[in-house]
Amino acid sequence: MGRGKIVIRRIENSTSRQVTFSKRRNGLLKKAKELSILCDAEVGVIIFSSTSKLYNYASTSLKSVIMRYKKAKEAEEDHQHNSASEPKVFQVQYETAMRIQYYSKVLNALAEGGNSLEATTSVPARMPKENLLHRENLEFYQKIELIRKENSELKEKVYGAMDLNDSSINFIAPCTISNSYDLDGPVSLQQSQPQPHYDELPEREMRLGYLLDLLACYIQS
Amino acid sequence: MGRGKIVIRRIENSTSRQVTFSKRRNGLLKKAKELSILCDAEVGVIIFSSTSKLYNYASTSLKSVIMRYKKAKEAEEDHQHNSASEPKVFQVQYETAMRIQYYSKVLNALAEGGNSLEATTSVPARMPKENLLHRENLEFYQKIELIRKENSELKEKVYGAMDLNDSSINFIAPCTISNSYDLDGPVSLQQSQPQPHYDELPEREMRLGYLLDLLACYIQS
DNA sequence: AACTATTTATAAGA
DNA sequence: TTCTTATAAATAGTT
Repeated sequence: MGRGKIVIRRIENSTSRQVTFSKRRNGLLKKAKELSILCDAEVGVIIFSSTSKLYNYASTSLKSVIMRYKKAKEAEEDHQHNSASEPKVFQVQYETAMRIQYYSKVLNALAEGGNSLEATTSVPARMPKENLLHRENLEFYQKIELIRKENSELKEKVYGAMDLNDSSINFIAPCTISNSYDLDGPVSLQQSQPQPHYDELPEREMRLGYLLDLLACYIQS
Repeated sequence: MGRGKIVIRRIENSTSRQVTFSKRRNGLLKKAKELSILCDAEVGVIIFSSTSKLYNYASTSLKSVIMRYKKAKEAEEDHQHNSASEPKVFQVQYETAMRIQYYSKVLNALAEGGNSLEATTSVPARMPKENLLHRENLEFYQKIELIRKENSELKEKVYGAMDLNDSSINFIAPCTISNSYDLDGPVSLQQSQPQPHYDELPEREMRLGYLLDLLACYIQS
């Protein structure tokens, strides 16, 4: 598709090879993107130029694509050899990539003013109901409770009187962050805080902002 | 390049999506092969159909391409690490809406396979370098440290001996979550953990996944 | 699966 | 390099 027909063999002229590489590389990446969008496929492309420069594209992320590829390969081999089961990690990574795609849509909807998620199409396969932060906070809290009790008991021994309400230290309420989102986590360990109201939104917005930053840091790392 | 022009968006009709997938998949693989031959490049393409069927091409072998990709990525990251030195900016007041818009783009780029953020246009005016979770964790940790000290002192009084390394309670490392993303937070209060490596990614991915869930819950609340 | 009318990619030239 | 443009190639819609 050009001024003249060419045969597919290594271009000997270094300059025109370089030029052709640049053009066709862009073409390939574009086609890969189009394929993934048009056909709802997960696509990954990795290109090393003859000078070893890396170019790549992935509809989700290359990590995800590579993981999924390895998983598929393993499954294939497993099928042939009927051997051991593959680690779960690939699956997790794949699902994460899917969810990135999903939340991308969610955020888009949000950014464009829709506050319902109906607009977005496909929901990720699994919507985990628990999350690490929450669990971490819970563990944190439980350990604090332990040491706090211990502390009180020690104080009792030392000062001879139990002072329940002392605590020069005011604990931050545990799970403060999860309070507003944990819809169906484990049974709450303590006093529940009121659901956020409309006039409390700035606080919520701020937290959302921080969350987004966190996310960005993750993505950039 | 067909009877009519099309827009690049998911083909809703399942049958024609399938047909287009078949045609364009072949086209992509052919182009990949041509590029590698014409320009002496190492090329790898991985495609998963919407029904999760795997198609792939590699000028050498996918194993080789993936290895080379990982190596190149590692080298790239090392290079960045050596030259990174960003200014610290702590920002409490900012525009959540703007960042939602921004991260929407970031996520979109991610979802559509750009794994560089360059693809996205406008960076939010201010990119906060610290975040609430992190601060919360820090505060948490500081308070724990306080009560822990108090506890030790009390124990000393009670049992007559200071035991620094006792603690039947093993604290979770503070900022465990921020460890992998907090690039320039406050000076770490304790032992730093190693940066995640490529083969440790599942952990990171998992956390990212949880983060996304958290985010979704926020958005839905 | 074929068949084209068109669009798209790109080889060569500027 | 980047832009033009004639032409080859890919492919959308049709059969």
